[in-house]
Amino acid sequence: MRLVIATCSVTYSGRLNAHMALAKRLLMVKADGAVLIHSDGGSYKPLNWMSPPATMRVSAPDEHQAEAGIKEVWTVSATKSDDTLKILISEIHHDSSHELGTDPGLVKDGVEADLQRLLSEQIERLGDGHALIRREHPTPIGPVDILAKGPQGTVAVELKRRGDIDGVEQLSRYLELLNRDPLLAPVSGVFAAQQIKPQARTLAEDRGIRCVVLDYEEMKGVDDADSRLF
Amino acid sequence: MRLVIATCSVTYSGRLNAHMALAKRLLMVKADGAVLIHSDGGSYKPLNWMSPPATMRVSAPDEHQAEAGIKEVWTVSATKSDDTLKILISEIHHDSSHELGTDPGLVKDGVEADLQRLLSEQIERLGDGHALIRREHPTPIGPVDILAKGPQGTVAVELKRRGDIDGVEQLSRYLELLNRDPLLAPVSGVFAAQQIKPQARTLAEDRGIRCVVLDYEEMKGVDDADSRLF
DNA sequence: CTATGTATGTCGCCA
DNA sequence: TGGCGACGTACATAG
Repeated sequence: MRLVIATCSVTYSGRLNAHMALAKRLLMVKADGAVLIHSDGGSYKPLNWMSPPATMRVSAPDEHQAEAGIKEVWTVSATKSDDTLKILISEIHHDSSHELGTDPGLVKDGVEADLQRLLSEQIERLGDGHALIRREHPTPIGPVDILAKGPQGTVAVELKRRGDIDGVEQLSRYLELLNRDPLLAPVSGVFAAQQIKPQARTLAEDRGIRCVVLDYEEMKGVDDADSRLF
Repeated sequence: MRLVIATCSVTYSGRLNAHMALAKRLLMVKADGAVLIHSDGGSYKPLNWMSPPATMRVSAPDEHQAEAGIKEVWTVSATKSDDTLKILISEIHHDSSHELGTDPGLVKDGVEADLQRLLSEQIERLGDGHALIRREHPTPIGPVDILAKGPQGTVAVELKRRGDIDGVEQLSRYLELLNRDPLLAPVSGVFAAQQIKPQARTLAEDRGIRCVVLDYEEMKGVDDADSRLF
């Protein structure tokens, strides 16, 4: 990995065009050819970048560029597309390279899996008289998060951390399919999420899908209380 | 901005828990307290990070940590939440700080907003005899990008840079809703994008939605020519 | 400030 | 390889 602090201007041309005026920034060049341009603020997203795999060519400025005080021109090209990043460097303040090796990576402790487990254990949150049939019920177009038996018949549950329209569409597709199965039909839908957006709620209710907002902390609390019994 | 190349292990605790084993990595500390942990591969996303505003506290290792060869412990805490990033440093290979100042920022060109403006001004690209009714026509499930009057009645346009299946789904929902309005009905659909994926085209045409591929550069050229008249 | 839609999204899974 | 869903999504903008 090469780290360069430079005064530079940058132009990106690819899926869109973007330009950055002359300023002092960090240029990070990774082993796989990726280039990241970071300023001293903002979140993890760089101001501009080139995704790997990519190759970088360093060239001298042309006459016009040299007059403008440009010392070096970096042209970064994506291998698989014609995306190009052009970095015009006026001054290099720092330049160092480092051998990092491959990273063992990140181990995550899941969230959605937890929510699904908790709702399975607390299936009565869907309403009185509900019983779990199974989690991850397979269908030809993907697994239904939770299938339950309710007072009025089978219930298919789509579970999200944040419920938006896409989730309602997903559940609608499952419902259409499940209702073709005479052993299951009629199957009604429940859209369960920690937060449901108004538009998603409107669409869901328009299609006869019930919305259930889940309180994760509360469910977690019940779970902890249950655990303490053993 | 401070740049540190260090052999370290990292633990994140917040909306989820995540852990990274001991390895050599780049630690970037920004002026606003943001911390980014990058390896020598991948795209612009760091392996782990803390979003600003945040504060970092450097402390000595406890006895147990010192035995494990840890020299320094960085505890990064988000200001607005209780998210925490804990970095255990075994060895520092490089450490430098740089004053960057505020960045003038990025100017983008060619996003959906630009396309929408250009298509509104060049509405005849939908076909002869089209007239703009309005942009961002509001509906209960969201705004329709462009509403126009065509030779056969009202036309609802969904605009994308890259036309994908979900865009067709979105337009379908709008059409269903708009066609319930007797003042507008019948409303036909046009799916307009710089690039339309084959599956999206198939789905759209199956639903009687017309597909229009837009040449942004060409539209931009016409726009520039128009501008020069004034 | 909240709500909502876009993104050069990126990333991982699975057929 | 391509489609699909999740993401500590981030981010800008409109209400």
